Amino acid sequence: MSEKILLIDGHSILNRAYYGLPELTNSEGLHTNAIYGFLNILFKTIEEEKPDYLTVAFDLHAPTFRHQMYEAYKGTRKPMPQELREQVPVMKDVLAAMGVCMISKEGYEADDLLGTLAKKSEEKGMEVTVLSGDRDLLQLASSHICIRIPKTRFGKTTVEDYFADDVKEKYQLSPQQIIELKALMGDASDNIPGLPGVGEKTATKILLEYGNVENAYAHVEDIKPNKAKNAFLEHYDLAVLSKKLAAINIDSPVDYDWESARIKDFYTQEAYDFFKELEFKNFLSRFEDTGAPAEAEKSFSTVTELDQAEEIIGKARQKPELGLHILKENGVFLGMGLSFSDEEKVLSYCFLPQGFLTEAYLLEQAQMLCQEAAMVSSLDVKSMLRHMDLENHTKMFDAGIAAYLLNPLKSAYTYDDIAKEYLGEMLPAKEDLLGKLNYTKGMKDQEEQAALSVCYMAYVALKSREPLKKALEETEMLHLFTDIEMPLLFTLSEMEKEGIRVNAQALKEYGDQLYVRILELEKEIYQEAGEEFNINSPKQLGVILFEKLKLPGGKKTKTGYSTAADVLEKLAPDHKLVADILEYRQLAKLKSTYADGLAVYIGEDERIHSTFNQTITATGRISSTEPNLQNIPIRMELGRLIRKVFIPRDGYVFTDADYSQIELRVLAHMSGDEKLIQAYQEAQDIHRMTASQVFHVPFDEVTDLQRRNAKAVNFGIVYGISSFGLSQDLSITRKEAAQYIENYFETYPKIKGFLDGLVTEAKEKGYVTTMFGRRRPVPELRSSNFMQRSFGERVAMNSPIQGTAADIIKIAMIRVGKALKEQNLKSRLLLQVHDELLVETAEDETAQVSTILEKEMKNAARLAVSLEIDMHTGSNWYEAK
DNA sequence: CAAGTGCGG
DNA sequence: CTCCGCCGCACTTGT
Repeated sequence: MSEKILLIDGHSILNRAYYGLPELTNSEGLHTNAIYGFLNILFKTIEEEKPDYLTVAFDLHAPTFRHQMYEAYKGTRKPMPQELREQVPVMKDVLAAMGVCMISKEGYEADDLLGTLAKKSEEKGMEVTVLSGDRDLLQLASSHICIRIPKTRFGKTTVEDYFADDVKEKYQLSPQQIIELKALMGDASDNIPGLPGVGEKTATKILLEYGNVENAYAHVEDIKPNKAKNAFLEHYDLAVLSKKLAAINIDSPVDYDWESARIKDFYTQEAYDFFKELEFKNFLSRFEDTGAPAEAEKSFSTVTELDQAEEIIGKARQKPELGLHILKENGVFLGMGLSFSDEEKVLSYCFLPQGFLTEAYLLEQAQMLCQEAAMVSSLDVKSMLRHMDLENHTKMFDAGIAAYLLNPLKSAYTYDDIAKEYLGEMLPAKEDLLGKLNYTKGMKDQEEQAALSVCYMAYVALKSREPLKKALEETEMLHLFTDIEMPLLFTLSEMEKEGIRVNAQALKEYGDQLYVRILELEKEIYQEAGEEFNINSPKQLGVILFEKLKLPGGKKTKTGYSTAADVLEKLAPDHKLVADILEYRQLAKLKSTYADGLAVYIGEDERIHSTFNQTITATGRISSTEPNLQNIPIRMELGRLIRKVFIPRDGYVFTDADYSQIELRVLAHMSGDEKLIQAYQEAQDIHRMTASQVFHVPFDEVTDLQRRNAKAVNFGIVYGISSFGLSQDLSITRKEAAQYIENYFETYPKIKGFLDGLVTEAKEKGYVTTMFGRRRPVPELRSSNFMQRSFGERVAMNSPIQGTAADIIKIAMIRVGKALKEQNLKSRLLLQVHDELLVETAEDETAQVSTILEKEMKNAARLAVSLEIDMHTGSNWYEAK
């Protein structure tokens, strides 16, 4: 059997992969989608073809012989987007690390090198496969040379194979005639001219009749479509030139040694390191023994018998350090993972609640282990605390939070991700083990796999602690982790367990009242519109408003008309229908999300227990889910009324304290701008003060409009201002907005320098930091896309401010929680809403609670300006604001 | 599952 | 000139 060679058109395949795959970056922000796609196609082709030799050809930047023939020739020198260009050198490095033979030659394109090698290999009796995204290469096809063209459609890659016969079948032309075809019809991407008015159809017809360009010209008078005939007469020289440009040089002067192209083992240590850096998880699993760091022997077992469990837990009690995971899904306990080191081995167990091995027993043992061990690591300590009471904060290590601090942009911190990143181990993810099954179903149908997954969680928690801690030290975030995030976790856990009392009866009545009005509005709307339709469907609504009734508004979204409130508000004064729709929307929102939405979360204890997530946001804020209690209405009175259903337990009141403009105060401090600092020291009303200074009017003569504008500018500055955004906000021209901003920066001269400095820092380091060292990477700043880059700039300006404010209130929460306990108060922290804390306060403790809130919130950080709070008490959340 | 919309800071 | 201000979560429709 003859030997096989695989030849690859490097740039062409990279291009295909780049445009065929969604954007992909590693944690450093390096784009990797083209490299990923290239390797995917490479591996797939090699598996299918099993070639003996492999060579990848690349173009060089230097002009080629074609440029000398024809000035306007573009060839492959099309401009490449930055996101693709940065991947080319990395791709070459990766291939070099894999020991892949690469070739390029000044003055020649990759096509020419491929053509030359293809023909020479064919002469040596080899079977040749040429992989390219470019159909030009079809001219090389023969009975031994196959051109493979990968096509990406709907995310799936299919490959078309062309031997000479296939070319003929598809194009009715011989491979040779593909050159003629291109000469006649031209090629816009290479800037090869071709004949005007001659497309693929006509060109093919002419070639079928006359064979080639020269012969066609010899019979030019017979050429059928008159347009083509004239084009021939006028531009024959062009067609001849194009033919020369289109023809691949199959006799390029290359030094090539087939032996150096023989395929060796790709999976070298070097390649492994590259794949790891690029975070190509799928490919890493191709490395078997090579490269992977030596791993301690590990054993995983499932435990279902009580005596067995007692023995293992007894052994675990002797160990200084444990990995632990408690698996609950939908409130049902499914198992417990436990991991520890034992004589050079790592033992991991999954305990399943069966027979005598009960949930109660296992949770009790878990609590005991946590109290006794010197160190317990878990991927999610807070979820574990739901089932036990623990005091000592210092010996717990939350690997999920550590991983979050190290890269807050990830959407999840799963055991396989952490293992890959911090242990260099490729573990099967939950999805690999259970597919789409959840753990509840997995434990039923795939118990072994599900149990293994639980073992891995405990295992990774145990083993990743050291590397995570080291990474936190290196990034100077250990303090943030140890002194803020870890203690906060306990505070948040207590808040979740505490929950907040809700008057279900009142909530139901509120919803019923809304519904009465909703039905009224619905009727009126149908009448005004002249037909019934689904008001909740933006699509149907758009048709009614902008097509049937022909209201001005036009298109805005990619799918059709925008019916968003800011659009409808402009129409509402003139059209009762639109005004009614806006009211309907408002009520429907309140009913579905709040009245009905909250009701389902009220527990047996009359309380709602939200979940506070600590590892979600890019900036360091916490988020609240199931339900979200951080977006309860307040701005509109009707919505605000909902707060009356949030009530304290009997004998208690609510104390609510919120920071006054914490972000602007953080800005004043971080920028060090004396004028802004001074403004805060002098004035109670910072927006009026800003207006006075920006618009050069005395403080007492500031108009309401001026104050409102100044307020918008203050907000804008914090958000990473742009004249466009501000102009939208204030309904003014961009020019005016730009003027406001300029005035602002003149008034507070250090602000601009500070914000610019943040962007510069982000560009240099790749991330920005808060006052407490929290990091946020800003990979968008490397993008060649203007919008992406601008986004990166705004993020660089906003994140340190929002993040520092988040750090401060976290500190306050920890201290408030601690003070309540130390003073043996019954009062408890219930909610945090970004700059606000809500405390359920025993009636006889109101004075102490106020003192604690005031003291701990104001002193949470020492800034150049004071931190001020507004505080209220009330018998429900409405009255406490 | 994405898109549109709207609630909060 | 680019035409977006930042950070979230939940509900509804429609493919």
